[in-house]
Parts: sequence; structure tokens; C-alpha cells
Amino acid sequence: MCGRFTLTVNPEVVQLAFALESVPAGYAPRYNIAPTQPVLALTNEGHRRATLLRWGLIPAWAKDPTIGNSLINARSETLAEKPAFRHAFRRRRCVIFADGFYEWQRLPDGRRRPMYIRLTSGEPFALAGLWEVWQPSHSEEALRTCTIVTTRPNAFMAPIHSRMPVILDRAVVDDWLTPGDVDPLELMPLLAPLETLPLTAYEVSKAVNSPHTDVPDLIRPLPASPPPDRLL
DNA sequence: CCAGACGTTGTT
DNA sequence: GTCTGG
DNA sequence: CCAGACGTTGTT
DNA sequence: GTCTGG
Repeated sequence: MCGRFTLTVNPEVVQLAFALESVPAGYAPRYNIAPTQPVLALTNEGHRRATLLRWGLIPAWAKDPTIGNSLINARSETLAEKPAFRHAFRRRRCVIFADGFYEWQRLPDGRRRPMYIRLTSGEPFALAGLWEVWQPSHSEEALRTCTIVTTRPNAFMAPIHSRMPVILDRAVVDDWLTPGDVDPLELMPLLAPLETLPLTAYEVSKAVNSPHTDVPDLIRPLPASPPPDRLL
């Protein structure tokens, strides 16, 4: 099974769906957001202005920022203890908006097939995330980074993957974004996979995770083959 | 005490 | 920054 | 995750 | 084969 994923997002659609006060100007719809690139996010700073965060969390204590290249996911099961994440778990939570994500399914013959997953409704959703601020030097501007929380797969995702991103129910997004300190244990239940989430998987026409395929035509989801219901 | 790690996924 | 291992 | 690189010397 | 960058 594959694990990391890339996202797609349309900021204007997200703004409407989540009643955001604003989204960053000039952030055009994206069809292939890979780690290290900017993602559309809402932090627990107590307002509803979406912001851009670099995907790949760099802890405040990091000397070498390339550590962010590996901290692109955080396991929900161990968030509270991991030195790289526990501070952010207590103080700096965020949601990362997406209207779909790619996962690479391993086939019996060992080949990998990119699948595009989204809500059956097509609506955008919020992924649980953590964020941090990293100061390169006194003279340089602070870098805001984030990581996406993962969990075990629900029944729909299990045939495709061993892990999945934590998709937050609309009703608990504001709980996850409570400003300031929160008892981490109270938040753990929010990170369990949603079994009832109506998801649909699509086969993608070709590999999408390349700088050269960042165009809508190549990733527009095709009817799944086999259809999603046969993946179960 | 200091030095070094601090992560995930997937694969073997 | 904080913990672990030597 | 996949795609692509995989290097040194010297100069700014 | 393994690491880095996207």
C-alpha cells in the first residue's frame, strides 16, 4: 500500500463551503499539490481567513529546514508524544482544505495505480493538520509550515491503502480549531476515521505526481475501473 | 554530562 | 525545545 | 507518494 | 540503490 498523497483544491469553492472570510489572493485552483508546496489552510488563530502553509512541518527548533521534507504526515495514534508534533498538537492545529486527494493503490502484480478520492457529493473537505512557525534568521521572514494527520483506513479506503488522511466532519472543524491550549486527549476522538463518509474513488488517466502534469486535463477523474463499489 | 535525534510510508 | 542514549 | 538526480571547483 | 525535490 502507498501512503502519502497529493491534493487538489479550488479556493473559491472552499471559501463558499466553509464560510471563510477570505482566501489568499492569486491562489488559483490547484490540481496537483505535492509535499513542499503551498496548501490552503485555516489555522486555530481565531479567525476565518484562509492562509497558505508550506506542506512539510518544520519544528521551531529545527536547524536544518529540510526536516520538513519528511514531516509531511503525522500519525494520529502518536501525535501527542512525538517531539516533532506534540507542541503543535497542543497549540497549533489547522485544517487543510482539499476537494480530492490521490493515493497509489498497489495491484496484485506489484504495479501502482494512482487513484483519485473525493467525497461522493464532490464537496470540498477539511483535513486535520498541525502547523508551526520557523524562523530562518532574524532578518528573514518566518516560514509557516504544516503536516497532515493520518489514521487507519476506513472500510472504503482499506482496499486502496493502509493509511488515509484524517477527514474531519464538518461539525467538528471548529472544535479542532479551538484557539490556544487544549487538553490533547479531548481532541483524540476527532481523529478517528469516519466510517460513514461517502467517498468515491476514480482511476486517474496517468500519473499525476509530476511537475509536468499539473494541468486539469490530465487529472480529471475518470469513471473508476473497476468501479468503486467493486473495490469493496 | 554531552551528542544526537526529533518522521512516515512501505518494503525487506 | 526536550528527550534518549552513550 | 513519484520523478529525477546521482559532481566538483571556484567565484559571487 | 538511495536520496531529494515537488
